Amino acid sequence: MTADPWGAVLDEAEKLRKEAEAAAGVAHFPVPLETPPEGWGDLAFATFPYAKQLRKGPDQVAKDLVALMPKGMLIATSEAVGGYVNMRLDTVAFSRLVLDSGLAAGGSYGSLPPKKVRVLLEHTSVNPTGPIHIGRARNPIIGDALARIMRMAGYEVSTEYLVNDVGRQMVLLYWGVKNIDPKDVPPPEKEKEDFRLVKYYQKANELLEGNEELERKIGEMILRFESGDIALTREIRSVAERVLRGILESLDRIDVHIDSFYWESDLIMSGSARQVVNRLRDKFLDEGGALFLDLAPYGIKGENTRWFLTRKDGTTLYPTRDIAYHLTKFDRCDIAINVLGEDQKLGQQQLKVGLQLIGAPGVPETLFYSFVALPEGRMSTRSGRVVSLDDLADELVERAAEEVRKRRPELPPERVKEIADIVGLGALRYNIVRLQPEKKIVFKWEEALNFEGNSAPFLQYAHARTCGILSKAGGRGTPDPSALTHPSELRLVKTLGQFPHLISVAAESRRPHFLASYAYEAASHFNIFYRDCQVLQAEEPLRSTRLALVEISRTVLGNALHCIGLRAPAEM
RNA sequence: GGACCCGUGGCCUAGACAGGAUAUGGCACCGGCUUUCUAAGCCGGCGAUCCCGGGUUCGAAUCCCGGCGGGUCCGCCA
Repeated sequence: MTADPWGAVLDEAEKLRKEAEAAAGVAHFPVPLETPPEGWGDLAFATFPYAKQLRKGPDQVAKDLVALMPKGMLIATSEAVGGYVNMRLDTVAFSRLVLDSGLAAGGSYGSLPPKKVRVLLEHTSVNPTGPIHIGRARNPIIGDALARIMRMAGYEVSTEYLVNDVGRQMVLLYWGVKNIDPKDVPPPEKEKEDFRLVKYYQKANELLEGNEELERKIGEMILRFESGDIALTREIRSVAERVLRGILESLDRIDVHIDSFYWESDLIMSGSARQVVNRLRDKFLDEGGALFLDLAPYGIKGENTRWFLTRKDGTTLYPTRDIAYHLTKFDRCDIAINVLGEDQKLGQQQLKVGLQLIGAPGVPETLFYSFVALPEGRMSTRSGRVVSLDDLADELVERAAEEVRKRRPELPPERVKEIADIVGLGALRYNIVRLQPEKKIVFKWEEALNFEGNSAPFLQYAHARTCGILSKAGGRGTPDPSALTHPSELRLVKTLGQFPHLISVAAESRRPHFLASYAYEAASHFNIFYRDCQVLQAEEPLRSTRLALVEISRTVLGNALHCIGLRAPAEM
């Protein structure tokens, strides 16, 4: 038994290949193991790379290697086909391994052993000036999924939100809240602090247009604030807190919970930003009091490669505070990961240079995502051209409720609401987490509201089906792996056996969308099994064996859904 | 001017980092499947110059070079 059946298969395949290579007197080639097309076996590798060295045709090499390849515990046979070695699993041995592993692990199947590696994962960190919109919502959705996946892979993960309560945008918001008459701002779209306060921010931006006196006033406040005026900092921070509360409510609704918050203003008040300046001062150039470094020698290119640490008045700039912030991270973790919009790429490069110059113990890993735009262009809080996370969530839940009512007219309204929440909010997350982060998304309502095919409800429905069978099943006997012979059940066994391996791959590569693809495949294979293989009416020992497969399917689908941030309903 | 990312059927998308067998799915469209564990399902059909042009290679969606198109960035903002 093992925590990772597919990993065991891969290890054995490598071992058998090496043994065949050694027997043939061939140097090892790291030809990747691949999955051959359906019907050609379970694992394969190409022999073209060997052909040249051996001065033989690839097909002959494949035949030679096959002839010399021993039989394994899990891999029963291999055959040479047109320059490939195709290996086939011993289906009974592999089914036994998957059943044993899955049943022994129970609900924790897929969880890998603890690694004793602390990960500090910074995500979201949106400016608290207004409601979070779907352009930025990609950040918590990807970040939280990565946190969940890495936890399942055995890492000690803590998530953190850097609250940018410093800077012009915050001062402007504060000024607006303090000075604009409530009668002069339009009513908020929702009764939430973030929606209420953003109106003052937008109005303040509007008033600032061409208003030099206000411009000057704001400038003064920024200076006071950033020079460490504690009273002002507290006031601004309290406004930021009010907006943040609204943002966190939105995040809570989609099951994103952040472990800790770091307030940027603390870096000023504690003097840690100042210390960064002192430690870097002699490496930087001074221009009228402003410290800067030319980053051109560090491989950074562009119109202007000068990177400023301080203003000429001596106040620190954001990158300086970010260095200070990251220094605190390495006291608290072994791996720091930042999930950021692609607009932060240069900034992160600069940050890494800064951290190296100051002798930091490490640099953060970065996971960048492209923005979600509307068909009419980029979203902007300042202009109000946004679709808020809350709007999208409301719409999806409402649509999901219609669907549930249509399909399950007998359900009481409370139950409809519960399922609609699970489905609608799941759709929100799935539509983002399933895509490669680096691809930009143009948000379209008709696509977001689709509940069929490759969609959240598809995955959740498969899970609900497993629960439906299990709730009707009663007990079961001991499973017998040799009872499993139908191609659809063998395919399901293989997919279920790959789950722990997928957790590992998605965690190590920091690619949450791998797990979304896997979850879809697992759901799809379960649905095919469901069509082809009757469970409850089957004869023993097939019934008990299939029932065990359904149990493991429920765990795999439930855990896979959990990892990408979707809830797994028992009925829909 | 420069840097980074993206470009796959009408639309969306996997595969690209580790080059390999007839390029993965979904939406839409057409046609089928429910006396049997929930049809948000399943099966079949239609549909692709993998942006373009060179190069490397036995072999390129994948690697390299050059274009084109889109996104992002190059502030004593954050």
